[in-house]
Amino acid sequence: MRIGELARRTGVPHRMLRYYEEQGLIAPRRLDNGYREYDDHLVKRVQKIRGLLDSGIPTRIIGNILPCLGQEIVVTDPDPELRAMLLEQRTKMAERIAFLEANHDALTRYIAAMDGAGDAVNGPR
DNA sequence: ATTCTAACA
DNA sequence: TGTTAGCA
Repeated sequence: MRIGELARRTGVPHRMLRYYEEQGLIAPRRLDNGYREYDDHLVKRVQKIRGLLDSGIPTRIIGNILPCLGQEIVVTDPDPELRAMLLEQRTKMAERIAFLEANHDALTRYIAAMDGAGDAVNGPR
């Protein structure tokens, strides 16, 4: 498929798909006319990239761990620097999870308050 | 119509 | 990221 279809199927703007390519995250083949040709399996790959990006992980690190995603993680050369970066990213991720949970709880309480508010005056909805 | 590269905001 | 320009 070409970039337009991949963009539709992944929800990622074609502008970003070209950017991922610049960052070495995906490597589509080229047609004779120079158009990028993406294999079907790249759909999942792009979705994984998006997930990582949405988790706040920089493309530079994604490039290193992407090949392991969803597969048996077999590391032959344990890179201490990469390990340190992943440790840092995991910490940041934990912080964001905590932040989201706090807001999730806040919404839960607010919604509960909304559901109870009308009962006394206007009756249940 | 769709994609391509490059570049600017 | 969005958008624009000039091609193919």
